[in-house]
Amino acid sequence: MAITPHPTAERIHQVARRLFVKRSYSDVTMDEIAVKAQITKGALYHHFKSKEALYLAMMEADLSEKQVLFNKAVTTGGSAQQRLEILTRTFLDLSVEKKRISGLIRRDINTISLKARTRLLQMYQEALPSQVQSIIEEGIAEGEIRPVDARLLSFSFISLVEHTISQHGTRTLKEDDKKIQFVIGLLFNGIAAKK
Amino acid sequence: MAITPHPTAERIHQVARRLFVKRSYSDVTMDEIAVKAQITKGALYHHFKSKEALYLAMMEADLSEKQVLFNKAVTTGGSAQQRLEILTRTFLDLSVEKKRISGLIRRDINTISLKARTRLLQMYQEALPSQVQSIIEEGIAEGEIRPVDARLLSFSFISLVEHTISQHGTRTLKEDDKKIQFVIGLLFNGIAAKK
DNA sequence: TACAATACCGACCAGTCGGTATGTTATCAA
DNA sequence: TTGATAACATACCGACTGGTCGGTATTGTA
Repeated sequence: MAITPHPTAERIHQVARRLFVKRSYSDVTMDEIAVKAQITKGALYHHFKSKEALYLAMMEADLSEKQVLFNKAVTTGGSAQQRLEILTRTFLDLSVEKKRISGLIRRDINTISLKARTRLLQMYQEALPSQVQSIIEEGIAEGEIRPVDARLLSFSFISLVEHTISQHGTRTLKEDDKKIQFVIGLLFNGIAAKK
Repeated sequence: MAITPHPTAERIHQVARRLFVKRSYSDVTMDEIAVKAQITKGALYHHFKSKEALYLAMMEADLSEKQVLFNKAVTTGGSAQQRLEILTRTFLDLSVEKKRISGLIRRDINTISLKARTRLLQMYQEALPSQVQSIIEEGIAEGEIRPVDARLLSFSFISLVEHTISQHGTRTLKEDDKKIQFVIGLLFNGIAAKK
């Protein structure tokens, strides 16, 4: 399933991703996915047994991909700050859709079934927050970062980064370098004027 | 409309708010709103000409209330940091629902019509971001805050605060005081260890 | 009391959506 | 060549949803 799942299933994933990023789970219809993927509903339901199964498969494919990708940044040497910069850059280098997809979880989490929800949150946790968290924890251990709740901070940092890719963020900070600078600068030094 | 709009309309607002906070715009049905508000669909449509009109009215009532509320914090004297603390506390003192409601805008913004969207964003802007922004700008002018993009930062700060009221945030920081300390500390001083 | 406006009821409608039943065609091993 | 299976297509179903409409109850007022 992970390696060359199926050309059609792959295309369905792409289409679904594009649509789910733009509109909420309930607002995206299976008919539209089928049409945009240039297949019929029968074919669509041949590959995925339900709408939720499709949503989940798409998300899981994306998250496991991200986990691998981000893990490279985490296991690189260097200071915590340097590694967070690399991680952020890796994230910002993704396509617009792939950048936005992770944010969907918060949006749609109440729509899907409890089982799917638990599973999805766990995958998300492993793909993003826990990787940021481990960098922060090591930074604290090294004395680079002052003792804070690493878990909470990792979520805060992620929501900060996710915000810079929003309309408002992109309008102000056009280049990725500026975004990284803004987000890392805020995280490490805050905004207080130096005395 | 602002003062005692109508007992029934008021009750509808309450019910709608509770439901819209939990589930997305499309997932909340007019039938359910009617049942929960203990009226019929006919009565519901007597008070609001459409689902979108109801959503909009509810949001606008909430945002204009918030604008007034937060404005008090802004016009208080004191340093930028003190005023941001007060503003944050004012926000955290709200009921769970009222705290969450502002975040809905980002979630549902693509669901509603363009006209409603523009209007809603403008009201949100005036109620929250622009008030934070003006505090930051004055802080910069006073030399308390180093020169940054006040607009972008205000959005970042809001998403930070909104994050502390999420499940993850509340699990770690139980008391509001801790939340304020976390969020303001991060904003002003960052996480870097003091040299 | 008369009359009109407001508030409310509940049956109904047209359209939509996830999902299914039932086919038809392509693929490929034996 | 055959026949089983995967990969699609088509037609359809039933539950649900936003919205409508004719009518009734209640309230304000002249």
